[in-house]
Amino acid sequence: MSYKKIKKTVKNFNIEEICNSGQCFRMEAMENGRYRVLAKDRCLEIEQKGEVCTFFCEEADFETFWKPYFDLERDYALCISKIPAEDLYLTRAARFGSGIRILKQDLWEMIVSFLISQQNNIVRIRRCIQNICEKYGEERPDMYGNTYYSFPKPEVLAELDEDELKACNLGYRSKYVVRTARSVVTEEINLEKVAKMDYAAAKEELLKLFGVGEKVADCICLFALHQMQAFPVDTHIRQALEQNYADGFPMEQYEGMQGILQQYIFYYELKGKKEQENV
DNA sequence: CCTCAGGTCATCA
DNA sequence: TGATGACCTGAG
Repeated sequence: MSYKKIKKTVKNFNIEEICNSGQCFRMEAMENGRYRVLAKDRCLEIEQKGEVCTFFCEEADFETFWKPYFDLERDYALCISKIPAEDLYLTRAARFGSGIRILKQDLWEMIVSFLISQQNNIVRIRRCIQNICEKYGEERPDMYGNTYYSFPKPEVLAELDEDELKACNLGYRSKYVVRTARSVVTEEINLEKVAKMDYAAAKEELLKLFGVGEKVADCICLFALHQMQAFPVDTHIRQALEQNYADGFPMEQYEGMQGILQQYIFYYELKGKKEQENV
């Protein structure tokens, strides 16, 4: 398998933080220190040394797929600079996760991933998705000739029995995924149209899917549609806001970047607090 | 044996 | 509109 090394210097990019920020469930650290990313039917390896990242892929793939995927064109430092210094909590959270990027992932993949995410922990979410890919995805060779699996298309999952995905450890979420796959295949919900809608319209459409509620719809809007206004509120975020913003979070101050802040807060609550305890 | 994990749905007032 | 319980599963 031939491949190229594409070197880029990128600020506010930390592949480890991205990997651990809980928005992508098919990214992992390899033994040699590189990271492997599976997205849709693709596979990419990344190596990072300081601000220099090496992407192992074809030039055309990098420009059309991976550059938007990692949101490389956006100035995250500019976003962080809009946080007022008086807001100690947000300043700290943004500093802790300053290498996070909002990934632009595949719409169908995010729908399934966040259907599975509800009342679930990240380790098990990853395993569920890996199980589904291995069972229903297609085999592909990576750059060493080893096999990885693509994310199964809606047509494949729509054929299944409602409880069939319990075999992949989905539990009660199995019927959410299968019924949603059917809605997509019949174009009751047309994903190509959803992808072109604005935030409000896209969210309203996604909420029609069985198993998609407020929080999951916002995750899909943020991580697939790149709607930066989306601010998914889960248990961690709710708790963090209650603790640090008694008068309410000043959402209006951060027009068009709420989703980025949500990720800083989420990642800080998930990883930052533990790190403090260990010190 | 409990409780919890990136919630949502059905049901009832 | 808002509150309440059920729901798969496995790790701690």
